[in-house]
Amino acid sequence: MQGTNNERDHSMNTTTKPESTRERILAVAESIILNNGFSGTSIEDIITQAAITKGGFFYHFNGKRELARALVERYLEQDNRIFEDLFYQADQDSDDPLQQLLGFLDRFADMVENLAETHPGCLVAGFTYESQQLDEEIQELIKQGVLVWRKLFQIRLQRAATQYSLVTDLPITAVADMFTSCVEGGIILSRIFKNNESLVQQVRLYRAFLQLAFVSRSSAAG
Amino acid sequence: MQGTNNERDHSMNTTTKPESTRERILAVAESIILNNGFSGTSIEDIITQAAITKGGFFYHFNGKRELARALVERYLEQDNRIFEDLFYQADQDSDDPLQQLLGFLDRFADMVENLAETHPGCLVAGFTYESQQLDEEIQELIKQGVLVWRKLFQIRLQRAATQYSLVTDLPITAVADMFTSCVEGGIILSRIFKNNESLVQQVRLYRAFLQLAFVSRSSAAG
DNA sequence: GAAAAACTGTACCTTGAGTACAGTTCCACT
DNA sequence: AGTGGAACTGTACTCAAGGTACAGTTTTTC
Repeated sequence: MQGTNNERDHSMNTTTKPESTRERILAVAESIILNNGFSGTSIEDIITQAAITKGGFFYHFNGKRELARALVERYLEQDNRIFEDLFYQADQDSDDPLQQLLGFLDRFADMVENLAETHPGCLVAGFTYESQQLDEEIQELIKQGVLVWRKLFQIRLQRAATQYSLVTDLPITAVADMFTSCVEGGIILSRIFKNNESLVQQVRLYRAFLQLAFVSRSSAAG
Repeated sequence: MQGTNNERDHSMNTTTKPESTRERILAVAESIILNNGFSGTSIEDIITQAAITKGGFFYHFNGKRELARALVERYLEQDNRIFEDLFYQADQDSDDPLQQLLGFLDRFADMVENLAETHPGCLVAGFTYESQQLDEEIQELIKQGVLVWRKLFQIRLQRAATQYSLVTDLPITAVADMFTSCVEGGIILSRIFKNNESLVQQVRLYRAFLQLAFVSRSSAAG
């Protein structure tokens, strides 16, 4: 499973506070790239905002390609950490698998609603619209990342389907992907309208859909 | 309303076949930009594929900015034409406003399903992830474009709501936006998985949601 | 206190994006 | 049957950015 990298160390250690520069570069780069696109972001932009020199940048990354790869990895790890955390919280509230899903979505929507600024955007979506600029390896990373999100939901949807009837002919993987879809779509709307409301609403609409689509076995009708 | 520019002429005439070069530039540019991003697409790329010289390009567009603006306008016009056409077709089948909506979604999903290649992507979404590279005017164009899509659905959802009960507390504008959201999200998934299935499924899931959310007035329960 | 890591600073090369404009061809109109 | 304008071509210039190279400096670690 992704998202658990505590025991692993890619040339880093958590005893002191290493990587602060590398991490700062990544954070700054992600922020700029989400607003300007990958090609629209120059290394110059990044090192200026990260308060580092070009030499320093190339000490950490062997060029823009490697930066992109590191950004995707970091993004997916952070994302999975958030999802696992929210699911962990939701699991405390109820033993019902459907309620756990709904609880997760409630927390996720609340989290977005309480953001001080507009949601920064999703690196995966941004890179998808510049896929030709990135190498195969990164596209594969992104694909695997989205499949992890699918699996995260698929497992829980299947669990819910043991207790409730799912009234749709569409595959459960599509229902799982609908979370990603609503979030990506909601982010785009939120960025266009410059507030988080749209994203929050789309997540809550997905929640509403699940609530409607899962009916108790007794009242199930094909 | 958008999409009707037949009577107007920005220095062009439909008697001969003018603008073929301009149109070719726009078509080629859109195609490249959807894969490489706006910043990732050079004028050189465009003129090479459009079989024109740099001078020829600058004869038609006063630079990359103006190209971007023309692309968004063209994209929104094309899109609205398709939507209006599909809604017109769906309106022939039924007088029930909900069935008309569902019919539209069926046709839209079928249309995507029958595409020979993966859906090319949405310019609006692509530009949203490079918004800082574009001027305010284009961002406003995009916003207005999305609002047109919203209105297109909002009107029909409200019409349906007169005959059925809509079982959600969320605003009808959000339910209208959910179409855009599902399509944008679906496109991203389809691009990542390199097939149209995901987009088709997301549109059909939106259809399923509407079908579940609109219940006949007799069986309505707060 | 020596060595390795984590940088800074500078200088340079190359590509290509974007701009500008002068010149050329094509065609419509009279 | 030639003039005027639209639709280009060709060329040339500028400047930013990506990337390279490397020598020197500071900071950390053993």
